[in-house]
Amino acid sequence: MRLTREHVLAVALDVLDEAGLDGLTMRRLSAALGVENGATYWHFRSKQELLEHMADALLAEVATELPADRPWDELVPALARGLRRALLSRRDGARLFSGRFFPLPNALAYGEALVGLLAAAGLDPRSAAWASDALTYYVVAHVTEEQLAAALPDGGDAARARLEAGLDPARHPHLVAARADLASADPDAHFEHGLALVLAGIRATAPQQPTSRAAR
Amino acid sequence: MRLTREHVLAVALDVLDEAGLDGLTMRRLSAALGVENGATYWHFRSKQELLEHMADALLAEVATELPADRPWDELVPALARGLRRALLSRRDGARLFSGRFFPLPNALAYGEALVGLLAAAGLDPRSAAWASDALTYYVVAHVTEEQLAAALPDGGDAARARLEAGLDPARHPHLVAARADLASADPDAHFEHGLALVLAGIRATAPQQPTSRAAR
DNA sequence: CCTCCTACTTCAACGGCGTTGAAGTCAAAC
DNA sequence: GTTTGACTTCAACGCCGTTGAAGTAGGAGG
Repeated sequence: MRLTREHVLAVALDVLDEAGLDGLTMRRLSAALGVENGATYWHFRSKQELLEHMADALLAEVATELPADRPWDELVPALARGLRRALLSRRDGARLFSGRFFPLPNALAYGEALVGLLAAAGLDPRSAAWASDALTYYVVAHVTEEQLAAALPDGGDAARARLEAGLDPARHPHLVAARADLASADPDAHFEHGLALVLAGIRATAPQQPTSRAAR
Repeated sequence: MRLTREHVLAVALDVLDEAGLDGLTMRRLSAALGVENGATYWHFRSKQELLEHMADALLAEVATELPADRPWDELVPALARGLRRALLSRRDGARLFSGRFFPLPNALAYGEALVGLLAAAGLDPRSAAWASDALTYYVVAHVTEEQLAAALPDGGDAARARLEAGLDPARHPHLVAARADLASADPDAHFEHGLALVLAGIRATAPQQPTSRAAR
């Protein structure tokens, strides 16, 4: 059976789950497809292009699963949570995004939805675009860290021990006081805390308008 | 002359500037050191370890150059700007950090300073740690994007054209309206906007306390 | 002065990587 | 039936991170 671009993409995402981003090589992907190495290159000009389309595939439903007719400060966090869910859906999903620029359909739909919501909140185009950036940065960076922690060997014991060894109570009193929350055991709460923080920041820079009840 | 760990580190940072993170290979570093490939491995067990120490080296003076006796909501943005400056000081400096965990001295000093300032602002240890994360995420992600844009071929013309081609005024009205600010020509203003946003968010989650004049 | 030991370096190799291009195959279109 | 273009194979290029055995040199101890 001949390959399809879609089939290659789907198998690539499965290989990502099995092998992680570092283990995803063109040869391994080709092997999973039951095909010689070169064949994959007929469907994707380069690994870079493949990765971009994989990233976009992750975003497939993020922008479309939003309820309607709710205030922006309910929909914006819903969109952020949807993005987090999408990134978490595959191993190393967040790292697929960092430092990558791909104006592909789903990524554009996500951006459009977010900037649109912020515009509806009364932000001018520039503020909406930049607030959208800040929020997206936060989500991607948080999930990157989250998945990094999840991928550590030993369940992270070695990394935790290394941190403890580096901490000096005399020089790092505050880090020591907060060390239980640095390597957080509750990623959901951690995420929500930062999300609320960024939202409060957006609210503070939005025009005064009588915000919905969700505002504090 | 024999190599020193410090000398290897210094030359590695120079190679980073010349070749970028992707072009920084152990062989190229060894060549720049005037030494065979294996010698470098005597000083750093692995490339991973080298990269961690390079990242920490970038942070050398971030936490120490803070003025004293100023309100937290002046010092926190100063620290964030210092981090940005440090990351910008070397090509791909921000990418050196993404998805890397290294409890080395300068990184710890930075974290301690930031969490300490937030604790002084009245945040409990958990909130301080998590707010610190959110702020650091923002700075690193922003500079990552900033350096990504700076490294594009054509000065980014091709990428801009690709974005324009992907944008459909009918489906992406808000992105089209904001497209001049998406690929921002003024990274400083862009950074400051997001920084103010995150700060406002921190202020909103901090206890009421009579904030300093800098608070709006 | 000589020996020895440790710190440091060389050298050669391993297996794997992304990418390329020429040559082959095979199904649909004419 | 032949042609054509989509698709695949195959072999190779020049890189990469890492390893380990063998060499060298320079200072410490005799």
